[in-house]
Amino acid sequence: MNLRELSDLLGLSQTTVSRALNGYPEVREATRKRVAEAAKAHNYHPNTRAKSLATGRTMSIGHVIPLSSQHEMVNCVFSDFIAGAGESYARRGYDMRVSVVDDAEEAEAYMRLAQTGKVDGVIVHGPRLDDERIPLLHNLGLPFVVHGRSTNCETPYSWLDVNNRSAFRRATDFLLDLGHRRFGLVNGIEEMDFAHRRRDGYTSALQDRGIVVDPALTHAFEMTEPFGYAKTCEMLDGDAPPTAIIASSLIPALGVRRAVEERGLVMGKDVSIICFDDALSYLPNGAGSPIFTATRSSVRDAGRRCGEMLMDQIEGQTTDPVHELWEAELVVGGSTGPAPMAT
Amino acid sequence: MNLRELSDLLGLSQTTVSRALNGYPEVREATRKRVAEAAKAHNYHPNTRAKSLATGRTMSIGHVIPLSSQHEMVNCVFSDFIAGAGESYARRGYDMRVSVVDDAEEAEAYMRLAQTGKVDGVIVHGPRLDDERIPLLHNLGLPFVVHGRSTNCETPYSWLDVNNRSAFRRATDFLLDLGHRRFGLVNGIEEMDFAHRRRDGYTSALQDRGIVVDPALTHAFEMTEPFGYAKTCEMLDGDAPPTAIIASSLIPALGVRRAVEERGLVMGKDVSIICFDDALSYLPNGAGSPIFTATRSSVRDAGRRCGEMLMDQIEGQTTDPVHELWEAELVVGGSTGPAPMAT
DNA sequence: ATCGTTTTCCAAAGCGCTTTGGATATCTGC
DNA sequence: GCAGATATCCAAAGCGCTTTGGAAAACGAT
Repeated sequence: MNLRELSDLLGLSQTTVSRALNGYPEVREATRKRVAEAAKAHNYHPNTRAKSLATGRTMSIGHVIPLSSQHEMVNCVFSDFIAGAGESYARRGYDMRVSVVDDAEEAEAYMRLAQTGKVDGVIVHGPRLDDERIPLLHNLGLPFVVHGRSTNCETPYSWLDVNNRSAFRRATDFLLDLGHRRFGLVNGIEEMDFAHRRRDGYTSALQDRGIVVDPALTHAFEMTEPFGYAKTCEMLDGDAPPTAIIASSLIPALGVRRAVEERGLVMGKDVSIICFDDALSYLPNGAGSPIFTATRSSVRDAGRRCGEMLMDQIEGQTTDPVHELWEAELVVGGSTGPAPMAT
Repeated sequence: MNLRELSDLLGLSQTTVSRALNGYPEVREATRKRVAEAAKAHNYHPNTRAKSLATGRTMSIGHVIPLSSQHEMVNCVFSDFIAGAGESYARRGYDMRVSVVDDAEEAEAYMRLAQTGKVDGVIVHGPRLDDERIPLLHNLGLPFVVHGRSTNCETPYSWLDVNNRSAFRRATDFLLDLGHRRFGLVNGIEEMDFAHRRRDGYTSALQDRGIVVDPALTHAFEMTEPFGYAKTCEMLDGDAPPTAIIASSLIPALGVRRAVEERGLVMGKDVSIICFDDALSYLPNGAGSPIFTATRSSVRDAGRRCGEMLMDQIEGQTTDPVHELWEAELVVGGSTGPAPMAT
C-alpha cells in the first residue's frame, strides 16, 4: 500500500492525503479523520526511502566507529553510550546508523556520510588532542556533537564532556588526605583527550602538595583487565610500591585488584584503589554499596544528552555551539582507606 | 554535484554516466574512464537517498535492541557482536541501522522496519524459547538471520548458534572428572534460549552420573557481577556449599571470584570456577594464560558470520535456510582444580 | 447579489537516481 | 557495398513521497 493507492481508494489527491497524515492545517478535520482511519485500516506507512528523498532528511544519526587492531573503541563504554543515545533518538523518531571502518579510513567515512546524505548529523566519539575530525566536519557542514572535548582544537563545536581533570584531581586529593604519598596511575591512552585531562588532574594535585610524579608508576594503555593487572604487578613488585592506585575505569581496576589480592594484600588497607566509574548498566560497581571508591558519571546519560543536543542542532532549535561540562561525583566504597604505616 | 550536473559537464546523458560508474557493459572503455576521472575530479558521490529509492535497496541491516528496565540487552556481548557484524557490512558496502525500542514495542519495530523499507534485512538478537519474532519476520518477508536459536519454533529460519548445551555439558563433565560432586550454577535468564540450553547441558551431565540437581544451587538472572557475587555468597554461606561453580559469562564469574576470595577461599583449590567466555576484546580472560577455565567462542566472529549469512540471503545467493552450529572450545585456566577432600 | 477572504482540495513539478526501450553508429561476413 | 549483428549512447519513465502554485468552493461583509 503506497500513497497513490491510498489516495485513489479515498477519492482524494495524494497531496491531501499526505497533508492529512502529516498534520498540515489546510485539510478539513473530517477528511483528516477519514484519511487517518483508512491509513490505519490498510496499514499504510510511508516509504522511508521516498520520504527522505523528498524531504532531504534521513531521520538518522551517524556513529562511525574506527576498528583498529590497537585501540578498542567498540567497547563496553561505547555500547552504553549508544543505548542512551538510541533512547533519545527513538523518542523523536530518529534512529542510528553505525558504520564500522578501518581507522585509516575514518576521515573518508565522515566525508562519505556527508556527501551521500546518509545521515542528518553525527556524534564524534573518543576525541583526541587536536582532533582532525572536528575541523573536517565543520567544513563539511554536517551537524555534529562531540562526546568529550579536543584540547588545542580552535574550530568552534558543540560538546558534552565530563570534567575529567577535576575528577582525577579530587580522587588524588582524597587519597592524599588519607595520608597516601606514593601513587600509581593506570591511565587510558593519553592521545585520547579524556586520558590526557585525567593525567593533568592527577599530576596537578600531586604537584600542589609538592609530590614528584614517579614515571615508573604512571602507565597509559588500553583499558583492559590484563593491562591493569600487569602494570599493578610491576608496580607492587618494584622497589617502592605505591600505597594507592588510580585506574581509568572499572575494568582495569578489576585487574588492579586481582594483582593486589594475588599478593596477599588487602584492598582498602594495604593498597587503596580509586577508579573512574562510567556507571555501566551491566558492570555496576557493586549493588548497594560500591566495591570501588570511584568518580562516577553515567555514560548512558551522556549518550542521552548528546543525542538530544544533536537533534536540537539538526532541527535548528539551536544555532551556536553548545557546551556541557558535567562534574563526576565521588562515591566512597570499600577500596580506599588510610595509608598504611611506613615500612 | 549531482548526476545531472556531472553528465551535463561531460556532455553525456545521465544514463551513460550512471552506467559507466556502475560498471555496466554497454559503455565504451574510453568513456568509462573519462567519466570515472570526472567523477573523482569533482568529488561526485551518488546520493544515497535517491539511489535507494530507485533501486529499492537500502544497503543497510537493522538491529533492534529492546531496552527494558529488566534485562540489559545492550551489553558488552552485544557491542562485540556488532563490531564483528559491522566489519562484514563494511566490506560489502552495507552499514547498520540500530533502533533502540521499549521492549513492549519490539514486534511493532520489526513491522515498521519492513513496511517502511528502512532496511534490507535484520539480525535477531537474543532469541527466547518459542520466539514470536521469527514467525513475524517470516510473514513479513523480511530477510533475517537469528543469532542463536529458538527451541519450539517451527518456522524455518537461518541461524548461527554456539552449541551451548554441549559447552555446558563438557564444562560439567570436566569438573566431574576432577572429582567435584556439589555444583552451583549461575545461569543467565532461562527464558533466553541460550541459557535454557546451557541449563540442559548442565543437568544432563549431572543426571548421567546419577547426581541430583540441587535447586538451592541453581540460579538464573541477569549476567552481572553483583548477581554472581550475591548468589555465590548465598551458596557458600549455605548448609552444603558447592565445590564448583559454573557461570554463564565472565562478568558474573568475576562476582563469583570476589565472593570466593572474600571468604578466604582460594579459587581453583577450595572452589573451582568455569564460565562461558565470549572472548570479548576488551574483557579478555587474561593475557596469555587464561584466568578462568572456560568454554570459549568468539561472539565477534559470530557477528561477522551472521552478517555474511544475512547479506548472502539478501543478495539471493542463498535461498534455503542456513544453519551453523559452532562448538565452543574448552580452555583450561587457573580457576579449576581437583575437588577438595570432603570436610 | 457581489466582491474579497478563507477554506479545502488538486495537478504537476520536483528530489536524484536507475532502467527500459529505442536510436544511431560501427562492425561483420559475404 | 549491403543486410544483419553489435557496440554505444540517449530520452523518458519510473521509484513514492513532499510541496508549490493555483483552482474551486464556501463563507462574510457590504
